[in-house]
Amino acid sequence: MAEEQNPGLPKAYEPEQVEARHRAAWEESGIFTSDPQDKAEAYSIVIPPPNVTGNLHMGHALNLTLQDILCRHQRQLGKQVLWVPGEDHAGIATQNVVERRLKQEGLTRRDLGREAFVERVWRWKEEYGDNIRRQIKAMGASVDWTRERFTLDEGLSRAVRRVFVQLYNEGLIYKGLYIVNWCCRCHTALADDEVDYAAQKTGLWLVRYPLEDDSGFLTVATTRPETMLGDTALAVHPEDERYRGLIGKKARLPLVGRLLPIIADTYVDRDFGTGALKVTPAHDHNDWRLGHKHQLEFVTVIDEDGRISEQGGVYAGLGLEEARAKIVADLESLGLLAEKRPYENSVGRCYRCSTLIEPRMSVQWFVATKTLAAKARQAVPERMRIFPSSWLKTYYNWLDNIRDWCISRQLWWGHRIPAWTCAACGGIAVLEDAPACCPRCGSDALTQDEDVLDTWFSSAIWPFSTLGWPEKTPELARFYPTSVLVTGFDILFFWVARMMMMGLHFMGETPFRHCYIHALVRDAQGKKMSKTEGNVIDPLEIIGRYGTDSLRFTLAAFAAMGRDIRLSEDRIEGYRHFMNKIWNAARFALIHLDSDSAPLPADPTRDATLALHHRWILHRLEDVKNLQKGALAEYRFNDAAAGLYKFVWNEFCDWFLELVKPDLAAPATDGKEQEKGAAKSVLCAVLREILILLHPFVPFITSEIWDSLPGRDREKELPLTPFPPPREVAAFAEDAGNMETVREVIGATRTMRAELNIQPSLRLSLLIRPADPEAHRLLEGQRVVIMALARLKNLDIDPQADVPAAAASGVVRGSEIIMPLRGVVDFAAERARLDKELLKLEKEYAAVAAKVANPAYLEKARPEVVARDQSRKAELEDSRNKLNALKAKFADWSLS
RNA sequence: GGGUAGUUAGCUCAGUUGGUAGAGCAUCGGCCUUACAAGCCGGGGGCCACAGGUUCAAGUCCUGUACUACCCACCA
Repeated sequence: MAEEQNPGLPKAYEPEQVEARHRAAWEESGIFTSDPQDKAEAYSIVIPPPNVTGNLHMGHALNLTLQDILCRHQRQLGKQVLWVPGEDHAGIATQNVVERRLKQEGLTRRDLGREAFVERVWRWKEEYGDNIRRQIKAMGASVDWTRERFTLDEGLSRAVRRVFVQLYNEGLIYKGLYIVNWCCRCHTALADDEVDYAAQKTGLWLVRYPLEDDSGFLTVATTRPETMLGDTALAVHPEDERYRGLIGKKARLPLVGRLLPIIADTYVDRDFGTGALKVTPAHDHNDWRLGHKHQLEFVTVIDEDGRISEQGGVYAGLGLEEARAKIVADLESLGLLAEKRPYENSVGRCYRCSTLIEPRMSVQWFVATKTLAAKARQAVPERMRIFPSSWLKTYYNWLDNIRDWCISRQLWWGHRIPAWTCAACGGIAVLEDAPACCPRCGSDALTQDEDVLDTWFSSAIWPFSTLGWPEKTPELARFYPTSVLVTGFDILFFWVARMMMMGLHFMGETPFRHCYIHALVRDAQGKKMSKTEGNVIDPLEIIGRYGTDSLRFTLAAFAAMGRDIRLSEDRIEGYRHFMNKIWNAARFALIHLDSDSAPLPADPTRDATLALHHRWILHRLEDVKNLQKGALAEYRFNDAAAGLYKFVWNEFCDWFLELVKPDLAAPATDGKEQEKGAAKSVLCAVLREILILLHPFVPFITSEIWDSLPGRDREKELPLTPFPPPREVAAFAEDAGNMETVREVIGATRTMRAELNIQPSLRLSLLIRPADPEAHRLLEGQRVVIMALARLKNLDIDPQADVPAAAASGVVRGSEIIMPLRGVVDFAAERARLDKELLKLEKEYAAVAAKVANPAYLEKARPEVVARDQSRKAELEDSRNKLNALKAKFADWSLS
């Protein structure tokens, strides 16, 4: 009968077509296009731009889901929301992809030349850049595509040049010599994070350096004997007794003959090797620092191809391995090699070609970070709050120890540094636009710097450049600072701290009010997902199998602050079941909802036709609404998700839908008419609000159901429907408690049946001896409900009724539940059940009784706690006594 | 070496001012009860890592220990 009225929703939720349909609808309607002229409070997020070469991974999926939940929720709260999408040009990664393709054609980027190569990368970007865009759409992200940006687009490139020039003019960008991680194959400096370190068995050589006065040797330990050609000092610890006399003296560098000062520095570890070390400032990061500190010479002995340079005398031109072998052999023949020990240390390799990294000095561009970092530090937490706050320390720590930022990269794909050198006068011109001639001498012999900027340079200005800076756009005025940045902790340093520095410097305000740092998505074993591990769970594959909403809800439910997410497919499957549950609950509701049912009055407490279970669900609904608002305001996504899950499944579906069935099934006659109408009104109102609450988490399925609601209840598309206003239901609090009692009574009978193996299809009689007149009234009023849900044929509620001996029994809040089972009851089973029940009661009673008997407790505990425990004790005592009496009666009978 | 987090049911994880431990999956028993078997009903399963301390009361606060994970630095 009901099936015939089915409005046509299929029996199981099928995400595929549903998602496609709503994605298309959202795109066409432009409902996520933001309006800067709108007067409503602004809420804005700029997307952490994914790499154009990238493929959506679980990290993105989580990142996008959380941002989308926030944006959709804020839209419901009436804010004018702007979510800016975009992509990052990702210098090295992208250049690499294209270089690999060239290689297949037997070409290198040098064969093409700079211009043609960059052109080629652009072509590639146009062709494949849409990939990531499609994937962002697949996640259901409600971004404003009309404001999409790319870090290398014209506007952002202009912003980058403006920033560079201004910082240069302010003296905050400078050009200088620096020791960098140099890849001898790629011929570029690599950032620290672009170097992969791995342990490798090298060796530790102990080399004797003859003292200048021929009074002996100073023996040092080194893992890299070949760099000794560039030594310019030896160092010992200032408090090392063994070497105290040598400090300030000189030693001769074997094979080269240069005199080296012996310096003292606490950096030296007395316990390592011989406690003395050689200092090669041009080829080691630490020695570089020592070199500056002690004003040593810098001698470069390794060239950019990784060979010994001219400075290396007879070793010039040798590869590093050959050089090492020859130098070791020469030392040995001179008797200057004291020892060679086996040793393992970590060596750096280029993250893309695995070539050994050579620390080398080269000319690079830098941002002086000291003053910028101080401001970025000071703005937190007053002007920018970090969630969870446990990251505060890390943030401070990094800014306190910051070094100048090397921003030049020897690549071709990226923002070319806007600096021109004049061949005629040697001057450097740093300008936003290419000058026609040298501003100093007028010569036209200008050449632009070959380097491009670190990708993070453009990322650092992303929050304001995307809003139109340096133009004074309405977007910039309206949406900066942005409301929140949502990102993973892995780029707290590279990105968040740098955005803070740039935002404060150029806009005078932090780039965002909040920074929410979410977890890393790991595999079920807790390992980081990586292609080489082969443990990657592909979001698109998951979406194909379980639907986007299932994935989104899973991620949100897992997103507890400060904890990594171990994603397992079981879990996603579990939440797919939830989607199906929502779907079917809606199907059920829609069968019964029609446009002629009356809407729920604005103040339901004035509606006398509402039954207990109606008032109960409305009361609970308000709880959930409050929970959701509170949780999302504090980025407790998992709390909001768990609250919704429990409410929808365990209360709305498991209880409320079952409770309204009798209402709805009632024939449309006289007295019953009203109840049926009330049930429909409540059902519709609750379903409608559930859809709104769920929508930020699971936008597709909720939109689909929404479109099937009676028209009156959906004046707007779901994404634009406001968060339901609060309903005044404080008066229903008592009803909610009473409903609990009814649920417990029903639960007790179900347990009895199940444990005594009574067929569910068997309709039973039940006797209830209520605890007091109040309970009597309550249960009598819920007669229909109890009979339906406990599957009864008779229900006798009578405090004076005799207890039949052949019965199963239990006690709920003082009311005795008796199930007469003549001829059906299993003595042993019932006796065991009663004993188990009594044991439980006894245990709890003992605990509470002991507590309440403690004078210290009575004196010091909060009065409401004491009162609660005392009434609990009384209740347990009462239950225990009644159950004992019932058991005695049962035992009498069964023995006879 | 410095720092951060974690240790709760077989597994993966919640647990917001301290007040008698929760979910999903798995498991066991019973059900096609007309929205849903991707379901319904019921059950079992936890010295909340260990040792101290504060408190009337500790999964929750403090100290220490062990193990695990991650971050930063370093590895001559």
